[in-house]
Amino acid sequence: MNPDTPTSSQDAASAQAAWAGMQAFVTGHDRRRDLRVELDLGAGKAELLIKLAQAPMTLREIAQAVDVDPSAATVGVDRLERRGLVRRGAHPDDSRRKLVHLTEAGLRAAATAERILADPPPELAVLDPRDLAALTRIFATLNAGPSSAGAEAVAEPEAEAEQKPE
Amino acid sequence: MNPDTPTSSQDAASAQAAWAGMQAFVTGHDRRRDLRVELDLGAGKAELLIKLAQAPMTLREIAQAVDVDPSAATVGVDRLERRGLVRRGAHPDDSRRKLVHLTEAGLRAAATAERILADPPPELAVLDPRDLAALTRIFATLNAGPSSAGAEAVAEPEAEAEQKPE
DNA sequence: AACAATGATTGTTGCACAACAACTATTATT
DNA sequence: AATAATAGTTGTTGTGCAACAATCATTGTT
Repeated sequence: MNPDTPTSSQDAASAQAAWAGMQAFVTGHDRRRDLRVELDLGAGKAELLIKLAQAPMTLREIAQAVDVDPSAATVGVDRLERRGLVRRGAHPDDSRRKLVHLTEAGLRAAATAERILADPPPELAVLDPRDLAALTRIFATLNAGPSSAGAEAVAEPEAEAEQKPE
Repeated sequence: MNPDTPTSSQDAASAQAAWAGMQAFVTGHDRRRDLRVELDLGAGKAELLIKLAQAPMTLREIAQAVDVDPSAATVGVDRLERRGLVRRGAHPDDSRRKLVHLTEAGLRAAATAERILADPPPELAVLDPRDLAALTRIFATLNAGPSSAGAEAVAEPEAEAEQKPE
């Protein structure tokens, strides 16, 4: 065996250590409390608003995006509508479908959610610039893979303890 | 200005990119679904079992760890007890206090939860070993800081939608 | 035109979860 | 000994959330 090539068990141990480290770091800087405090929204709803800021979605698309029964999507959108954050509109091509748009308040809430989620922990700001560059490059590689769904965060389907993606 | 030293705005942008990348990666490999499917537990309860596997905790300690009212901790422990995962025992020094221990089933559940959470995404296993080593080193640094609560994941206080970290 | 499928909604049922107030038992303090 | 504080629990109130079945309106298929 090539002595310069680590064994697969060494790879596995390194992968596990790296995963544990990044999980602890990201989980340790969870932003759900901030989302709750500033927006009175859970992560799931906040991420949905961010998604809707990009383009309106149908109820089916929303149900699929957050992986719930369509009736749950209907009720969830009802709650956002009562908050004045979204509105339902007609679909241009198909009268069965509705399109969910953000309101002005919803756009502002989505921008706040993005700001909260995008704000890096202070530890990153004081990291050695070479390490920071390495992180950025490595995660760009990891997120570009086909098994990675894409750079944007996905809304959680659960209500935890477990209930809400809130 | 020292041309070898990036400006603080460059630092901020790099920190933000790094943060977005790692958040997307960790969030994109969320293990809550697996925890739900295999253990019928949310992340919060699963992490509590992992914590209890290390040492029993009082109700107050549990309430503080998950940042809820003591009555909510009581009810949460009730639910775990009904599942046969924990039991309450007497405190050796103070009869006001109860100690929550894991049962055999609870220990097995905690081990399963740890296995689920510790399993790295396949993308990490095929990463360049130097990148993997860099990630491990950088996160060890990030997690060692005083602002970092420690390497182990912290149970989330919400029940999201938001309800349960499940 | 008739029938099948789709999209959204309503109603039902069930469950999880939280804070607050009040309570009892126990320990700490005076 | 009397009082204050702590620990855990119970009851109450409120909210969020989900799946399922059934329904109606609309579009797609035959």
